[in-house]
Amino acid sequence: MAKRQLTPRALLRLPLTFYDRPALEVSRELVGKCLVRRNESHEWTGRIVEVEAYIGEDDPACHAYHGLTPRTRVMYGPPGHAYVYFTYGMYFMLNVVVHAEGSPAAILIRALEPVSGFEELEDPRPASGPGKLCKNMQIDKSLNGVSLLSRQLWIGQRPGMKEKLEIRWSSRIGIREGTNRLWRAYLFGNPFVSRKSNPGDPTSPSEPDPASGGLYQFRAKK
DNA sequence: GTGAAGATCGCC
DNA sequence: GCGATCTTCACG
Repeated sequence: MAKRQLTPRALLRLPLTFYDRPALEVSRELVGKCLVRRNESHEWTGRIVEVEAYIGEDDPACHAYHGLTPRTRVMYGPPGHAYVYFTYGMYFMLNVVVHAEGSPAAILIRALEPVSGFEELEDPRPASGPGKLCKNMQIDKSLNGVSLLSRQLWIGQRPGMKEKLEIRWSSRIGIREGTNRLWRAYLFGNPFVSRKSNPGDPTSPSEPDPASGGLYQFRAKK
């Protein structure tokens, strides 16, 4: 008998309650879960190995830093939905909206370890990088605001999986402000993580940076 | 209406 | 290290 494969069929979809929690808590637990994207003709599955949290109106790197705008409307909405935006004139970015409605917070999916659906691509790391994975999984703005309990885009886990993962935290990549907050979580040593931590980062900690704003709550506005 | 920046990526 | 490429938003 062929060895058992990790197919979407073997995954249980994460419930809404998974997303309805503080962002760093969800970030930590998203690592290791599987993202599934399905359209009319294809299905892709990848294991999440790298994410970044963008939290609240006092996080200078978060799009909600300037408050509610047409673009950030989804971030202010209920958890468990996709926030997809366009940047640099050519790339889409996929985020997961988390925490309570009215508390803008999103988690950027930065890298996946391919599980299935990427076989025809030549790129050995077709989902390492937030822009790249959206391009290769045909994720664009038409998915902005869709529920992550839908069948075209969802996140699941294998039942009974309780493996211990070595997750480390670093500052977020590609931002100019808010670099003091260690809100990037990644699977240590995994070759599909998009890139090494920034030089000059604090030594990779095993916990998110408590001094940067509190582990599980929003920082008070000043 | 206009200008500047941007949660990137691949090539020089 | 740099340019591509165009949406979004702040500002006037």
